[in-house]
Amino acid sequence: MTIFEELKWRGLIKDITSPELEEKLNNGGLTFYIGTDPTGDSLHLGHLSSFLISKRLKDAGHNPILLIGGATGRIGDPRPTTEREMKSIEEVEHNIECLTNQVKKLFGFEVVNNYDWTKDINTLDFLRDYGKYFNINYMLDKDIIRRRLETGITYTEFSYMILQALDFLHLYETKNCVMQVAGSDQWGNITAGVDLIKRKLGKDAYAFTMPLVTTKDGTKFGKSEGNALWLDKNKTTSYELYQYLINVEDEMVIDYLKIFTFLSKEEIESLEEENRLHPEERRAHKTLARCVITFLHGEDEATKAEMMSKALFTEDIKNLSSEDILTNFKDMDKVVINEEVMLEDLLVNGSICSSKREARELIKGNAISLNNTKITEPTYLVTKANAIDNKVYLIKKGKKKYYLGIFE
RNA sequence: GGAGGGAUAGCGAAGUGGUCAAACGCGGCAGACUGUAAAUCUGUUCCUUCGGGUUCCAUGGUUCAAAUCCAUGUCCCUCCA
Repeated sequence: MTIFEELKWRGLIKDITSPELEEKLNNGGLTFYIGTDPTGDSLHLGHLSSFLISKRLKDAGHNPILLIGGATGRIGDPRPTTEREMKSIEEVEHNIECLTNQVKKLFGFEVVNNYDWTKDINTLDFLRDYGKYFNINYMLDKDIIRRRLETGITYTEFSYMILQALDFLHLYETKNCVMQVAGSDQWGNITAGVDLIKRKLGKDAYAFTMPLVTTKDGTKFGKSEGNALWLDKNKTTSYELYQYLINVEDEMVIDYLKIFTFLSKEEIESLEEENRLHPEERRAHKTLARCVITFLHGEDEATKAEMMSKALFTEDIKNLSSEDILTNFKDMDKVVINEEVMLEDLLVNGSICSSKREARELIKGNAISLNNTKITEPTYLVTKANAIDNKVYLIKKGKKKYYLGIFE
């Protein structure tokens, strides 16, 4: 299988700028870039797929550059719905530093910051050297801009695509970077860059996008309870990541294996077969979770997450000692208990529930258990004597969420 | 610059003086069923010391009573110039 065929098979190619790209990709030796704006202090699962593509391309003999948008992050890439809130300069700078370290560590790519070549362009130069290449009609025709015309868009965000085009041009000129890879939502910005290079230099540049990774109902993949799953294990523990991945819909798990792992076609097809015959075994899910966590945080973390999950969901917690719990589950959300409290208060104090009303509702609705025993009385007294080794409570909310209550 | 329309819970959207803590749909959470999956069904979705308290863009006002009426402001949309 050629690299192009492989990417295609994995479902990683949505649009390409020109058909010649296939041959160029298969020949190797291209310098290409992938960009991200410093909107957070860590990448999240939503970023991972396009970074893994870059890794795949690197392994196929291409040369990746990661661009961090120190400049574009100060402006804000237009979203389809509303204007972004501008980030403070301090926050942008902090995020750049974090992301740079993270990417170097995880992927080993060369990292550049577009602030470096953008900061000294003054307004007049910008308008003369770049603005003149952008017809307003062309810009208005971009899908993302068109979608914003109803709700409004500021000049600042409207200009974003020019900055991104300028990046591509700059990297083309200084690093012979001839290709850009990104998620499909970047198509407009990317083609703006390709067109700028064509008009200004008369040269051809290339790009392809990958489809947005979604869940079965079409929402963005990689969010749990509305929060992103971060690639920084201090922000999202391996256990949380494991739980997210092991709970992925059956219908999607094979797609995700293709996108998020380096397993071969044969290996994935065999998992697909297994998943079809014995879905309850969830071999595919377990493999997905193990591969992703191993790639991000190493094998030890993956094993730890597996063990925690196994202990909580398939074994009897009562057999565990407080030491077992404290060492194995140390990544779990903790609630410190100072003195005997009523269960409803404990849930509120520990931010397990947002209000007492909610706490009562859950307790009465059979949703709360302490050390695997359902408690249905909101005023149940949580005592030291009933804790495991007089120390620890394993608090379970719903079917999947666990918290550690620790007596101090 | 002119003329109209609009802003309601996470989102969409009803409500146009009291019966409104605010219909309905989506989303969220929980229960049942299961395989920690999906689908389905059920309950729930501002806070509470369960007396009540605080909500319908903001600030003032009218009224016994305001999401609902009036004034001003802010933001958005449509049309005209």
